[in-house]
Amino acid sequence: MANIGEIETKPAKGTIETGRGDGLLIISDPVRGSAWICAQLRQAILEGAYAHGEKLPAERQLAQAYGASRTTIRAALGQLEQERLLTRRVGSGTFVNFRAPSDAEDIAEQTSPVELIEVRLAVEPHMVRLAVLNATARDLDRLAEALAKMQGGSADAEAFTEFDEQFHQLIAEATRNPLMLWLYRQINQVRGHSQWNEMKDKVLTGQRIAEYNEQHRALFDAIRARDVEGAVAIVTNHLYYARRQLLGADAA
Amino acid sequence: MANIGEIETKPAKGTIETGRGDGLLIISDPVRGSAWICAQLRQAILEGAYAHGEKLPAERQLAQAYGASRTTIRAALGQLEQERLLTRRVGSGTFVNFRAPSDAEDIAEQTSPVELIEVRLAVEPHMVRLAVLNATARDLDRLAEALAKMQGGSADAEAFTEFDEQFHQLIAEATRNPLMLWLYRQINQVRGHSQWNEMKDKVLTGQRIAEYNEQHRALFDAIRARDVEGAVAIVTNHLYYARRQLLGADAA
DNA sequence: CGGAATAGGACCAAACTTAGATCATGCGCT
DNA sequence: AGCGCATGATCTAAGTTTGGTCCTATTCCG
Repeated sequence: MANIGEIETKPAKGTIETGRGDGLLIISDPVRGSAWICAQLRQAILEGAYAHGEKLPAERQLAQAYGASRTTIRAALGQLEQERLLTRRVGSGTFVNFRAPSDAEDIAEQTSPVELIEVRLAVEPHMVRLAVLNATARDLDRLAEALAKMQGGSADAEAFTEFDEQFHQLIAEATRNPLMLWLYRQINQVRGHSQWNEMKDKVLTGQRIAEYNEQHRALFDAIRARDVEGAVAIVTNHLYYARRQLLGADAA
Repeated sequence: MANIGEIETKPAKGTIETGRGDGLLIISDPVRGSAWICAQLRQAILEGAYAHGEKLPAERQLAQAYGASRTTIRAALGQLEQERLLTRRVGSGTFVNFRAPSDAEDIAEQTSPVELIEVRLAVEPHMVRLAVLNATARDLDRLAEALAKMQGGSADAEAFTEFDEQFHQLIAEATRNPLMLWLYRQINQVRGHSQWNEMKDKVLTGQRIAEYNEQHRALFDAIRARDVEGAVAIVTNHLYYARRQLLGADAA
């Protein structure tokens, strides 16, 4: 909770030191104005100084705190509102609309298993398409290896989940698209923290593990055969299948 | 020039300190001149001492700080402006137009514009599908508002890019899926750092901006009409269209 | 000498800031 | 429900800052 009295005007931005040894040093007052105030508030929000949904001081109070006019404050707040970092409600106040991605655990806690599947349903079909088009022989080898381990390994839910994550991540790697891989790693991270884990044992019976393995096998065959639409169809069905069972488990 | 008047005869190696209480302090080498000042500022910018978009001190302040006339400062700034390192706006100030590569995230540097489009092509169609299914009336209002601003606003590449990002992020919000929103924010962040920015002006001609606006309009109409497949088709074409132009620009 | 760079102004128009007043809305209290 | 108060939204008028432009004098250097 940032109190009005202690709004900090950090001078850090003003010190500029050239790397050269000739001793030039400029210390300048940060240029104050709506842009500067906007930057200050943005940083505070992004750093998590304000919690999501927390109310900011009123405009008239901010104006006094920053020693600026209300118009200037409103310009800064308006900018932040456009950036969708703030929400303003007449009669109520100005509220933070940004959840600090503290550990990525936050986002995991807010995400239900079904929502996770929805996101995977968005990403993975096209991801598989890219993988089919761009996979190298080495990618295929690694996929085959993972698949062999998956089928040869134990059939408990824990081990299967791990293999499953690895398998899909290998597909992400096979896209040869660094952003795609990064994105899927993020999703996988959420997956690890998701409440999914708590219902895993209920959903992942031995029979279903076998079914999933079959689907993985089919997916791999399609990728190796460079069958784009076949692979896409398999992964889509794979995820719909998983979602259906999740909804079933929800209902149960 | 009152304080520096004594450096007429160049001191061999000594530095002269000109201190002022009103905000600027400079310890400067007596070797001045527009070229030297220009080099100093260029180095500061390239080193990332000023963030992208940050406001430089006003010309009159710089003149005082460097102990030079405004004419000289303007010569230096003019050079940097020609180098596209600065942007100047009457009534506002002089702003840095260079994104230091140091503060860019690894992933953003490794990602080409085409790869970015590929990822968006993976995420956005299903994202739109979810948005159509889950958007609240309030979401639609906000989309309409953004759209109106986009069409009423100026048609330069910079403004359009900003509105475009906001528009797609609003769609992400409309999915009511926190993970989806988080994911899209990550993508948007990469988008800001991508080399896309460097070819933006080349790709985003006035006519194409108008075309994109039309597509946005059509997309919004489909979402409002809850036309799932129509909306998905529009966004898919929208992205394929963008990718085609990107590849064209690459070839050119 | 003559040209180039710099210094030091004056003035302009655009953009921003200030300081108000007034309005509309939402919240809490009675 | 009604009332009072706090809050954001909007508008106005005047003042301030800022880059853009033009001018003249001075300094430096070949």
